[in-house]
Amino acid sequence: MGLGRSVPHSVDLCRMYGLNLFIFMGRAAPPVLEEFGLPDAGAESRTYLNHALSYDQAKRIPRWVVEHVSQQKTLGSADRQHCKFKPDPNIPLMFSAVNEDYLGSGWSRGHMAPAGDNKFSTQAMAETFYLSNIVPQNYENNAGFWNRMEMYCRELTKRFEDVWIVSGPLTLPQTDDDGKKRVTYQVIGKDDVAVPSHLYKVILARRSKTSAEPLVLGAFVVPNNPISFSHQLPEYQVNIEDLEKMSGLVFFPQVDKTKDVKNLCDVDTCKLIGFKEFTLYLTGRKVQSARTLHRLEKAMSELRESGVEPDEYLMRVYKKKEEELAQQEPREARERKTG
DNA sequence: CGGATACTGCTT
DNA sequence: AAGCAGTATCCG
Repeated sequence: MGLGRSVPHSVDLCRMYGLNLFIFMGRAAPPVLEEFGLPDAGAESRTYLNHALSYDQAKRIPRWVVEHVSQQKTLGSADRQHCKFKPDPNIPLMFSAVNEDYLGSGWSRGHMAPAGDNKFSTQAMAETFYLSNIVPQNYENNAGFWNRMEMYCRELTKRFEDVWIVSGPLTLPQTDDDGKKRVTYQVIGKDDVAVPSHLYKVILARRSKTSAEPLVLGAFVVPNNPISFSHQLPEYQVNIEDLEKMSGLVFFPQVDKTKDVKNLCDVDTCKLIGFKEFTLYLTGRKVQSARTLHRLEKAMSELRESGVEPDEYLMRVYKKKEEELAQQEPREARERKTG
């Protein structure tokens, strides 16, 4: 009787008032609002061997990149010299940055999930070179302060079995001369890749799987500029809530940050390696990679000019490399003559 | 460790 | 001639 006529009638009412309820013959059907689909910003998150990220298709940079680091993962023979920056094959090319956007732009390609956290796996390291994991970063910041922050995170794995790190870019408001606040940022390349004003890192550390000790958390916001050795890491620490307001993200949502957590810089050092240590480390890397006696001696003379005294370890690798090259270079000279 | 650039040799 | 991959060299 009435049912047969009343159902189409209520459907008409739903349409008339734009209601999102559409029930017919007991089955849900798509409302007309979504008849042609909702706008699609791409995958909410993407997962790789040792990191996951959310990609901003408008800015051509990630919103956030999360990784898990343990001491084991930082050990191994994966080598960044055999890696190449390239567009992420999983992201449509029309929304992807390409190398040409960065080259000659005045900005370096800065990893969010670092290559050095993935020494355990050639594939995991190679995936960190996808441009979905890269933002335009100041050269000196990348090679200096940010690099030392990444070293500190790896050092944390000596004292904490598990470390989770979220890294990403920020485009923060600045107050202009007229007193008004604006968000402005440079864009580079034909794809208009956004240059962030700041970078953030959120570090969550767990002593061990069985430990009753609370989790340890620290959040840091660093300007995308050169930062000298006179600045210390705690200068850049922020409340996690403040960073969440800046970024629009909730970090580690399963953690009750008001109760279950201690401040990283209270529990651990939050101390980056200093100028002497850093210079010794870089010299050690250069000595080990030297291919000629000339480069070897140059690395050592640069160290001397910096005023840093070589330590025992550096002298040992230097002597070893010197013997190796002294053995090899005369032989090559002979081969050039006879060949 | 973090990066860039130049050169070679091969293919299209 | 232009483009690509791999190698070599360089800097902080």
